[in-house]
Amino acid sequence: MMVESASETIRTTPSNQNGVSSLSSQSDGGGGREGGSNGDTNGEISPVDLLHLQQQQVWLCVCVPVSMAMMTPQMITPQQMQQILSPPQLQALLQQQQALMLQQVTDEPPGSVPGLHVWMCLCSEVLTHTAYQGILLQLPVLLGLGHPGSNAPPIPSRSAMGPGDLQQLWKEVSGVQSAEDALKQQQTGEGLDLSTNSTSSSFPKANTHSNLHSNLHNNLHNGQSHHTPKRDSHEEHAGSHPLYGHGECKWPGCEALCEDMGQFIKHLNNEHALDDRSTAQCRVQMQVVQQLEIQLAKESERLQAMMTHLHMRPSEPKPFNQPLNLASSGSLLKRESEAYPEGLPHPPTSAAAPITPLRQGPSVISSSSLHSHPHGVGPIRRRNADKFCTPIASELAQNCEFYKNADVRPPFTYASLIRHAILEAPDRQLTLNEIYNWFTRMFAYFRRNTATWKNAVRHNLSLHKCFVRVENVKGAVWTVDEVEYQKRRPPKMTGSPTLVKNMISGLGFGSLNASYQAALAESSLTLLNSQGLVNPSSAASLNMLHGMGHDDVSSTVEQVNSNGSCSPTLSPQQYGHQVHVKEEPTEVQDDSRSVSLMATVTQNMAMPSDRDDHDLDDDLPTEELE
DNA sequence: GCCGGCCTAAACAACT
DNA sequence: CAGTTGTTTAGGCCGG
Repeated sequence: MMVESASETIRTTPSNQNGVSSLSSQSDGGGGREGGSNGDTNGEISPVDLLHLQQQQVWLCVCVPVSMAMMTPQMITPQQMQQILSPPQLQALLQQQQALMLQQVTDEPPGSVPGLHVWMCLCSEVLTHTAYQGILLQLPVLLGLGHPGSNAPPIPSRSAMGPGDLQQLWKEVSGVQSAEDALKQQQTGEGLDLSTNSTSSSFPKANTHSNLHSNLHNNLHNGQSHHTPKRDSHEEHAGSHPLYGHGECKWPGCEALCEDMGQFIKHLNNEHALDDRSTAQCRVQMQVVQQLEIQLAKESERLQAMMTHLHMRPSEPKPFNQPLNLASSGSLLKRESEAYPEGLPHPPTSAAAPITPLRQGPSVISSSSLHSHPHGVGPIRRRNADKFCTPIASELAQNCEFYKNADVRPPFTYASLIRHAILEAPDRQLTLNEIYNWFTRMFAYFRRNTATWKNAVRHNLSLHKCFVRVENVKGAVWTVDEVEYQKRRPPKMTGSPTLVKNMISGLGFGSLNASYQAALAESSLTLLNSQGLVNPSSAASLNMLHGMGHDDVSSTVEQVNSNGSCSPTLSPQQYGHQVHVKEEPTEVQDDSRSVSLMATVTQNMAMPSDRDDHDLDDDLPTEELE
């Protein structure tokens, strides 16, 4: 695969360069990418500049791992990055990037703060309801309240708060820092002056929640340091305490002056010991955080809508929520990474296609339009998938949230996705519309561009013999003929050492272009607290290493459990009303397979229940998502 | 270069 | 009549 990766690198470099050039062409106006964040951030800065800056920062951030991998940044495409890193890994990387971004921001002149603002927007961007969960855990950190697990400085009590209250609250509590404080922080390197007003005004589109934003920014003065590796590693360096800063106690409403850490500790133990009052303050703080979360979620939704709206303008600069085409363009499934050994780094999830930098036209983006080069980067080739034998169930289970929230093209073929959707259904049968809904529910990517992928879905259903149309009383449903499906994909992979080696080589980091990064940042935020970098080894990995190459867990399980006979999807009982079948289905029911599948799937994720499906069907009509 | 897999696009028919 | 569903064909890219 190394060789293959190299060839892909070469092959896709032009595309990547396209993407990069589009970025640099925009950012060069502001000083050029190499200028980093410092070169063009003085004075007034527009949202566009902010974005560019952020992109540049992101770019710079990724260069580090790239160099670690002894590779030239320019030679790594975003798609390759995705190949190399699994979403959890990307997520971890993003964490680093965010930290770096924040740190970079600290180097910017007071008042410029663009990076942070952009970052905040990214935070907001990803706060869809599904993403909400992930951010919750991070919120305290985001707000500068310390690590979730650490001693978060409590804030005075507020039972119910509006934005105005929040602002006041922040002033009272986390101490909206005075200019002097900010300056002090700047000097000490501990914080930065994210001058609230200038920051908010620099992003007028978001001023609907400027209060909150301002407050967030203010608190990020404190909190941003939590994101920096420096802070992580020196969290408790001498003289540092989450509740102590600039010579005073930061316990809400306290502000007692303490000359040194010793004095502070003493003060802390005396004044803020474990008593009813402190406990109550902590409770209040929890409520505060909760309120903020709610508020943040709301505002984020609004921001999302705003950005989506602004997104539609063709001439608009690249927004943050670019469709993240990790698997790339026509590459929906550039690599059916349907079976990463979970204990190993994910192989390239997709081959290379640049992230489509620009969204063409209005809300609906045709897949082809997503790519600077319509076919330049083909779809994931199945053979790649075969090579990696990535179980879609496993991958989805692990990165469920990622795909739900990130506008990432899933690295699976339509066929495998459809199959998975159907097998995931309680009866292992779905109507076309249910399949649509599954797609939109599971993948943010499919919430756009519906005409294209729906057509593709229908095309695949009709084309592949493995999909069997069954008419019952309720109408037509689609099922999977596993026999045909497996025929379609003869397992060739037999756990070759090369594969394993290649998998490990996936540890190498690639580079991301800015849009990719932005999207990554966007999506990763929701994942920051949801997954580990590397999943423990699993049956999938074992199977993988033992050459049980199948494209998903269910397949693997099937092999194990069905005594050699592939379990058919249909049973006479199940399809008693069947009137028409495109192709004769096998009539054996193998429940063990589905059970195993379910077990596998639910192992790592909350299995979307049937109820969820229906709910979603009700709440999330496909077209509504357009 | 050929072949097969995959994706996208489009045309068309049948059905609702 | 419009929209949905299903089928089919064509063209292109990519990997083997």
